[in-house]
Amino acid sequence: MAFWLIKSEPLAYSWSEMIKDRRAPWDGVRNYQASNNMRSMKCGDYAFFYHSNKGMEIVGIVKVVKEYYPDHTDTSGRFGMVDFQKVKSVKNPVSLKSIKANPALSNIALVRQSRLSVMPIRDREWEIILEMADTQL
DNA sequence: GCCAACGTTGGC
DNA sequence: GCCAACGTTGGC
Repeated sequence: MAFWLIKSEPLAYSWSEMIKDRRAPWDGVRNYQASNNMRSMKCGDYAFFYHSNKGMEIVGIVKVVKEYYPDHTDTSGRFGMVDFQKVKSVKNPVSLKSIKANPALSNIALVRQSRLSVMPIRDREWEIILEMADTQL
């Protein structure tokens, strides 16, 4: 099983909307690296749900429930998407600030590649962040 | 609101 | 195939 992190601007699609919808297709990604990361996702993989711009913190956990398929909102046919299902809110949201302050997380893509919206998370990083979030899967 | 980082586009 | 111009993301 693999772990990921997905970003969403709360003004565009917030965690509270994700909770309400329970399940959401992750359309609208128009970046090859992000799209390729989604292509690698398997059903059952987990992802942190991160609020970019406003909030700048990990607020929840989702899991992949449908693997990569074409993004119908992309008329060029180049990009795909997966479907996520809400798993749970984290007990303590983990801020970008606290992630940056943790030396064990200094290689995380969230820090190194700030514009990437879908990224892999290493097993160890996943565990550390879960601990910071005071949350268990 | 600014700007750094980075991706894309299009002229040559 | 290079690179200037331009657009977008997202932290600050």
